[in-house]
Amino acid sequence: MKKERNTYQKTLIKDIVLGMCTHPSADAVYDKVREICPNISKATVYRVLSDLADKGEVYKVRVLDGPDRFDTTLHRHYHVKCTKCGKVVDTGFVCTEDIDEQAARDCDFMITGHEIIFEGICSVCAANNNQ
Amino acid sequence: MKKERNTYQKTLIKDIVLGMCTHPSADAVYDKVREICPNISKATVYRVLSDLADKGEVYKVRVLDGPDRFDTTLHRHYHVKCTKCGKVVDTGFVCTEDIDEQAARDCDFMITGHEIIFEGICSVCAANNNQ
DNA sequence: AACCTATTGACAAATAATCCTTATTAGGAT
DNA sequence: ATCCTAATAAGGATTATTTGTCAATAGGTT
Repeated sequence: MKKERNTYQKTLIKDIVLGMCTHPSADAVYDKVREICPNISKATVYRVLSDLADKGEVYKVRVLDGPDRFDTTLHRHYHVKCTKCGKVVDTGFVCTEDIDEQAARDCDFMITGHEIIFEGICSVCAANNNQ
Repeated sequence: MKKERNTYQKTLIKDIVLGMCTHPSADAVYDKVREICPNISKATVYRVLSDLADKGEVYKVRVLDGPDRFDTTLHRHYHVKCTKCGKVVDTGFVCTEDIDEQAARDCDFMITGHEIIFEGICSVCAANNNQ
């Protein structure tokens, strides 16, 4: 039986990702972590983030284009991604219908879930649309 | 003035992708094309598929994990992906509500669209679930 | 303090997609 | 039919993201 260890790196990565509210990518977390622990390995950051997601302490947000993001809001919600700058933010959209059940009709799958990703232009990019 | 040329490679790739009904990835199309034209470049396949998608002759299906797929069904519809084998098939799900409008509330984005990807287990993988 | 082994760091490799350079070629003009 | 040239293709290199390998390190238990 494996006994998990509390390492300096794990604690550091966890503290940092929970302190970021920008839906950072693993690479963004890596950059931030390196400010404190410069010789940490990128693989460690990916591994620890993945473990945190498996344990449900952070939520891995998969977006259509670009790297996965990490979210510290754990309740079910959906995201918009700016197609210009790549910024990801939460939406207030709540899915009222049981769309999984609807999708399962006429379809030879046992549907286990879904992801909805909205796309748009954020206000910053909309203001700079002349560039 | 740009004049598009009808090359052997373009015609071949287009014919092959339109003849596949399995939502192939660019790489799967590449493999199939190479059976006929063995020394075609992967870059050519990616470029031609991308051009076809831009022209609206095929539809690029972005899935959450793994490579983009290409679909020859052009009307708006959604997909399920098998989380075991990666197979992508169409669903009959129709989005009746204006979810873009709902998501735009309380959110500083101009929302331009969305993607919904269902996930599940296909019947083949369900039958082999002992492995 | 010694020991066991989970975890790390360093780097290689897998994956997906695109870019660059050079040679070739389609299609219009002569 | 031949020529011209911008468009295109081949082939390899490159980028970006993520995962795998393995010797070295360090948590935590005894």
